[in-house]
Amino acid sequence: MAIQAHESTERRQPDDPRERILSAAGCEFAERGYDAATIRDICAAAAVNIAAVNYYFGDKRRLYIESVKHAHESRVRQVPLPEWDSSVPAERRLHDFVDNMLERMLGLGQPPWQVRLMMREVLQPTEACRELVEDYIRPHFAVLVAILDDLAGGRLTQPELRRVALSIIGQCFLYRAAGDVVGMLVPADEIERLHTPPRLAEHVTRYALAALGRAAPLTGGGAGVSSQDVVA
Amino acid sequence: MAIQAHESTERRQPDDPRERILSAAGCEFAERGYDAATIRDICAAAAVNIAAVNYYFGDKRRLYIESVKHAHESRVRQVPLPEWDSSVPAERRLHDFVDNMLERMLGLGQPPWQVRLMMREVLQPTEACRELVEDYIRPHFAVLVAILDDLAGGRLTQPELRRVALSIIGQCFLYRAAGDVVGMLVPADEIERLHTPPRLAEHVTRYALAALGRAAPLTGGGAGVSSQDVVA
DNA sequence: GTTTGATTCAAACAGTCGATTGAAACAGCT
DNA sequence: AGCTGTTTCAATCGACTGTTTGAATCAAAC
Repeated sequence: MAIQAHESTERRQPDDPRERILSAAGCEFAERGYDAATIRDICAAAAVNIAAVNYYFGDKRRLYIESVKHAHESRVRQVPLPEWDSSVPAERRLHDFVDNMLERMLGLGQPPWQVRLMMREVLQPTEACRELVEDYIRPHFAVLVAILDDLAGGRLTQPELRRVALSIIGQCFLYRAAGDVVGMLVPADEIERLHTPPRLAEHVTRYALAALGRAAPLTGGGAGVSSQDVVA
Repeated sequence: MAIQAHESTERRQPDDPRERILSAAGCEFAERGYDAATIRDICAAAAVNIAAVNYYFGDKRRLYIESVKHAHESRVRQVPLPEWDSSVPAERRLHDFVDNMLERMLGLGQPPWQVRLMMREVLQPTEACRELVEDYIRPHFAVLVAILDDLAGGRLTQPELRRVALSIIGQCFLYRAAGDVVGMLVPADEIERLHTPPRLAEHVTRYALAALGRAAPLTGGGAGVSSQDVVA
């Protein structure tokens, strides 16, 4: 099982100016969005002259598109799709998948800029989005759908599986996209104790397994919501 | 049961210049975000001179905060919290709540600017967010938690209920916040048939009821995922 | 050393933006 | 009508932005 090998540091400064600009731009766009990120800031961070953007990329828009492309391509390269030994039960696979997704979205302080930039693009799609979907998102989606198909024992149609998959993704996505609001809604001590990737993964997985009849309902008929049994 | 009385038109042009600016600003901010929305465009749309923003609001930032405040206050005024007769089963209440949330987020062409602006604020919180949460979001959240508490028969703790509520909200939220990407992932005919508010409400509700042991699992033990039985 | 294309640079450009200003116009009151 | 506060206006300001420009510098090849 290959999961989340090693996250590269936020932004190593490449030698090549073009790469340096891409990296700096990725960070700025991830942090501030397209409109608020400025060429001057990007060039300062990349230690290049402002004309370099025109020279290497043509214009700001092109630079943005290339940054998004660079982000998902490097993610695909560095972080392969999760794979499991054939003996690993589907329950476990689902848990791992969800855990991995939550770690990526919420993990350790702050996700790398590539992930943050992709999230922005998902929320406000540009022409860069289609390729991001095909190159990065769809393969992950297919893995999740396959796991759910196993869990459902072939009893759900593809459309049904896709909707269940989207339900799972939606649950994880909320904490990332609206995390500040969640933080205002829920008591702080509860955020600290229960809103960590592992704990949320537990909940999201258990919710799914219960809904699919692969675990007892959340309300009982077993050890309760916090039980580790289903994934042990 | 009071649900979604009548949605006001997108933007009636008020008489009072201050109201006209607020309304125009709300639309612009909702459509383009804070950075890309300009005072000049707002003033043109409101048929006022550009100095009016300084006169009535002080600066752009203040105008934004007031727009968000105006949005949630008018929503609270116009669209009261859902209420049900005490004889209405919790299953039905949950379905209605989810349906209502999805209609608001995805409904008929395009939600009113107030909803769109609030969504933006949720995704990129400013100092306006806390009041939005307290005035608008929290009351709705409390309704949902209460419904879930009924469904769970008092067997889940408050933290557990809140997590289930967030799971439901996350599912609805995804279609709004990342609808374009969902549209790229899922076949077009499936989007058309199954990704309407009523159909999605059905799915989200059924998923929750199954997870809570208040309906058969999605995989069977009854009529299947598309059944209307649980809400009939 | 010369040539050629690539790369980098400082300065400049044109446009846009939020904010300001002093005056004009308006509205209400005496 | 005069006074006073409110509202609106056109012009302007200063800062910022993406983009361009012509020249200087660099690097590789001969």
